[in-house]
Amino acid sequence: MDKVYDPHSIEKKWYANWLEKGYFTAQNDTSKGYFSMVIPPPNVTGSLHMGHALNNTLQDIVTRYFRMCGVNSLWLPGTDHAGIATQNVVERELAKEGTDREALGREQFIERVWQWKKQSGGTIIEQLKRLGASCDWSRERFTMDEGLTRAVREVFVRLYNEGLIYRDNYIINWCPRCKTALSDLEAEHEDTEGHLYYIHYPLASGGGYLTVATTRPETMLGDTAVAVNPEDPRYGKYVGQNVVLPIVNKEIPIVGDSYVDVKFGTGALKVTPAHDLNDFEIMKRHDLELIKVIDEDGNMNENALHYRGTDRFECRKKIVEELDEKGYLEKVEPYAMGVGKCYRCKTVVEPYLSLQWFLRMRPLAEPAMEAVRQHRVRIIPEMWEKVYFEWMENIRDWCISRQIWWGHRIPVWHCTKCNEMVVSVEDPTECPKCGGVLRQESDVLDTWFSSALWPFSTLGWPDKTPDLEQFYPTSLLITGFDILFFWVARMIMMGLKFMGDVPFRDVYIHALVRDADGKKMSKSKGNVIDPLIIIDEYGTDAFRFTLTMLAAQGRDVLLSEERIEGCRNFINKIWNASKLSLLFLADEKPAHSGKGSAFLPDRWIRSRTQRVINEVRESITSYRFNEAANSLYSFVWHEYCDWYLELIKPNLYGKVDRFDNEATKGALLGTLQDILKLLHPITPFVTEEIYQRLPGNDGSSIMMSPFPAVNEAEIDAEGEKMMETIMGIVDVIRNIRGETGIAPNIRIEAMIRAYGDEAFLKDYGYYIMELGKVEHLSFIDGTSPEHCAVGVYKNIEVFVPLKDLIDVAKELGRIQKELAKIEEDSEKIIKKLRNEAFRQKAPPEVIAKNEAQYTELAARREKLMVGKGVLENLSR
RNA sequence: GGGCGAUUAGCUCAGAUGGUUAGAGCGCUGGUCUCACAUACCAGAGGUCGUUGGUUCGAAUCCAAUAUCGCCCA
Repeated sequence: MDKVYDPHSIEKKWYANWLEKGYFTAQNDTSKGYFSMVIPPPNVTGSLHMGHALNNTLQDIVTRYFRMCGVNSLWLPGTDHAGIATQNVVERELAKEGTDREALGREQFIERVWQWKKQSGGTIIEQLKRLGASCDWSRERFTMDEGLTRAVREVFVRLYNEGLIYRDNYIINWCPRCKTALSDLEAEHEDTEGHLYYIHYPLASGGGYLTVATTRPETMLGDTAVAVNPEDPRYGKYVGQNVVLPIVNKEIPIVGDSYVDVKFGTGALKVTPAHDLNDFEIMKRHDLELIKVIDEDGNMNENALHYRGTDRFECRKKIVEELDEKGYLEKVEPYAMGVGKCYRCKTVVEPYLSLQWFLRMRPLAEPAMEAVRQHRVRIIPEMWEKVYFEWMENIRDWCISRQIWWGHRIPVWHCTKCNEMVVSVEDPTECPKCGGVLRQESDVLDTWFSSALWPFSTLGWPDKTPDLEQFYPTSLLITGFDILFFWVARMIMMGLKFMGDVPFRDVYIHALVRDADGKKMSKSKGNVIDPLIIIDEYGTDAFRFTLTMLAAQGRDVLLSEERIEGCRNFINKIWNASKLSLLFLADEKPAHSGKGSAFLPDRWIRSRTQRVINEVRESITSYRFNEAANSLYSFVWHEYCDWYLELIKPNLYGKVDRFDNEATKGALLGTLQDILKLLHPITPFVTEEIYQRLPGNDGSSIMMSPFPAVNEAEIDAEGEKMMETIMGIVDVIRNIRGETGIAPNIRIEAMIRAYGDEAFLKDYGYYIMELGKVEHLSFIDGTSPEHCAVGVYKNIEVFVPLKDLIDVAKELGRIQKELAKIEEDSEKIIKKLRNEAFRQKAPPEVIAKNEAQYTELAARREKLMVGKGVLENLSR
């Protein structure tokens, strides 16, 4: 084995092997129970970023865990067609070729996108494989698959027939660059420094004016009223009169509407029904006129007089100038406002009146909230439940139509002759009413519409497939909080609606990956760390381990190369510890299983292993991934390597032959095997490589081996306690050595006064000598030896003769420091014990514990004081 | 404007249902190339757990207020 673990060839080799053996494929076997999970489908246009890496690492850990537990496990992968994003990518390609989609035409353009998908759409899938993802690739799906398309149509038609989908003229968020409607969620609000413009609208009756305040003066060209609150003493009297709209020179009415906030601006609101949602509502209440002044490109239209063709923001500037020149502008104030931007291209969205398709959400949201309330869907961490309810309670109808080409075309046809509308799963051939030619709706559906069906459409719905039968509801969904509303909530609604059951039992929400300074990674900030570069540099296992270790619930993952380096070192530690273990095992399977070995370190490590098995199982099943990683890290490094391997060296190198080496080898192999298996879900590659080298392995894979289960018979509290005593004594010796500056290569002398524990300590004296670098070890009782440094573990004293090795002053300093610490600690405890109320009300076991602690501290203090006294006499 | 979360060692964070003498990694200091590993080993320094009140025999942990930061929704 190499001196340093080299991940690259190993990763490639094992992933190919696993694929070839079909280990990732779930069985259609209902006898073993099941675990199932669908991947949050990445965009086909995407490439792997840190968010994906974290998300899929966690999913892979859970999948590998359940698979090893013998559960029939399905992790279903796939990609999302990502309407707007994908269309943008292909359009950019066309632009390079000097053409555009209009020139190609719809059919050809779609063809072109498919072509692109075929060539470049697999990138992210390949990257997931490099991450080690054990997805069932035989079941990979794409949201534009034939099957999924059928599911989309089926859902649309059923919702339409139930009256939940409707078509209406309404103010929606319009992206003038993408030239499509967006849902409320897709318009991201961003605080922007804007201005509040105060404009005079002269009263038609002459003599005075009303001042309106607006952030968007360019829309005044489309004003059809001014609204005031009828309760407002300043303006109530004007209701029913008219004002003259500046520039346009048209009379518009003053209406009274309680929506108007008396305290905002001047209390008089200009009403532009075609370009503001609230104004639109006011229009409906007062039966006002409606005038559009901005077109779909974000330019002023033919109703905008001399501003026709001007960009909306350019127009804002110019119109303010004109108002100013003509004396209508009262003042301009700086004003912070939330501006909606397109989540795809960051263009400022325009509230825009247009004919769109909507899905009524209230009836779907109610059962979806109930499901979470009853914990038929558990959201973890629980905090996210609140966020979920908050949104669901205020849910609004969902605008589902998009004016783009790439996506699921709405299954609605209009007769060109009689205007009949046909809504159908299958393409109709002619108008059922008049036999006329039909033309399909040109809009496509919001990409999230098909994503909402993902947990059942991928399993074959609307057909009753064996997969659907067996794997729905899925067991778990792991995703980021950023798509809780976009995706998770909608899946719950659709799952309940069409499957009559929740889409998943648990949702684990993880946080965002940020850079080392806690900043969101973004291309524009230039702080993006590319996961593939990290994998190249440090290996997949190191990377996965880092993410897992940092993935504490409800907390962002702050990733730094330093951190990854630390985990790379850990992987290397595993590698080297295994190398040594394998060296000891010498290619032979031990004749003894190691169970019940008489050698104390064996008893100890087996017992400790059981506890770690328990911790790891608990942590993974409760989604506390960082805890699993942490207990493994410290167990492997600080118990298995630092102590156990060191302790068995004398035996297996042949320096001691009092113990049954076969039993020790058995314990060694058993523990190594357990460690590898426990680690495998997190670090699949290095563990497989080593597992394959274990003596007796006939080529079976670790990923199909049974996950360790706690063996109660190996839990050995007494053995652990005895080992702790040995380790405690070694620590004391090392502390004396380290603090008083004894060189590591110098062997010292030590005496132990053990008060009844001599028997087993004598048995293991050799090991204390090895680890403490002790030349002569003796056990004493009676009076304390002179000329000694002294240390105490519990009630056991350790004496190290000073000779000329140790500076008395240094040793005194060391004791003094320890005494101070004891003093501080016992003070706290004695305060408790002296408290009458504590003695009366605290549980007896707590009191007993405190008393025991105090006794121990007092004994240590006493012993150190004696040692100190002896030294002080000496130095006098 | 409404809601949610965070505040623990120089840095990044652990600390389920209150009982610890508050932990880890990195960094730092001192010492070691010791036959698995210098991507290592040994030892050490470093925290009145944001602030102020309260509940309790007992609070980093529960409650209230406050400050700072972050996120979501309008």
